Amino acid sequence: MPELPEVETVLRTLEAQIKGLCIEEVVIQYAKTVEGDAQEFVQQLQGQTFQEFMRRGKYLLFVMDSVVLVSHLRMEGRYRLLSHGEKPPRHTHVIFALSDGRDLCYVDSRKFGRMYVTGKDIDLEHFHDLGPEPFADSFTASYVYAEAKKRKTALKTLLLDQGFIAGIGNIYADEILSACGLRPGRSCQRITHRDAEAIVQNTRQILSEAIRQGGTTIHTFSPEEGVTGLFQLSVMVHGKKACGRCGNSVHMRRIGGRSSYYCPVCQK
DNA sequence: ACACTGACCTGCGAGC
DNA sequence: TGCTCGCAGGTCAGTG
Repeated sequence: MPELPEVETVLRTLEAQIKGLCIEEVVIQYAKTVEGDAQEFVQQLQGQTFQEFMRRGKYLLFVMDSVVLVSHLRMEGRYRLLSHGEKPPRHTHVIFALSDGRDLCYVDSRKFGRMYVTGKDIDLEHFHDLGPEPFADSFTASYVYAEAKKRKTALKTLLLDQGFIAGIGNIYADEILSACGLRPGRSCQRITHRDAEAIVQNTRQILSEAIRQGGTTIHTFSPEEGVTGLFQLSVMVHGKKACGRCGNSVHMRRIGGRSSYYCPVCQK
């Protein structure tokens, strides 16, 4: 379940590994992974060099010479770099043969991830109608308060809305609300200025700590790539039986179609 | 216009 | 042991 910290970790890992390398060949093994025309995708990428590595929300953006390769990992997507002659792992859907002889494989057991090629003139601000980045200046308490007051949904649903804030997924939404002492099912309408301030501060604190620790999910990265995802040790409520703060039992209920974990003692 | 639901997929674990 | 079933969740299209 790659969320912002996992995507950021993937990006930094890949940047250190493949920046400046050229794509010599592209092989698509599962057509639906690539949006649009497969032939065109291949033609646009062959001969292009990885120049810059960017992220917007949960989207990876690989800036090449004359195009941008956009990739979304959805739930299980990951990249693996194979040394020359190594066999691609199971569920490999796209292979990029690189100029140093290695293969960059896109691996996705659930086939949910998507990628496409676009021009370099992309508008990052309005990219996929995403809201502000959590670390952007525009993500303020007054923004959170005003957006919450517009809606009739639960706070959890607000945090998961990529148009409100980009990059938060199910795990971090639960963790942020736990840190704020707010129940995921609490109505957006009941938000206070103090709550909004807590959401901004805890969102930034939790995401930056997760990035520092290399993300949460172990599935996304394999140990041989040197990235293990230590943030899973810092999880307080999501998927837990006992609250990491007070030790009382964690409750689970579905909010907006997603499993939501919270501590009824710590969260009001 | 907003809010909710189901589809997309496969692996895994629970229960029989 | 081996089967079925439900769940996992990011995004978007479709529905109310």
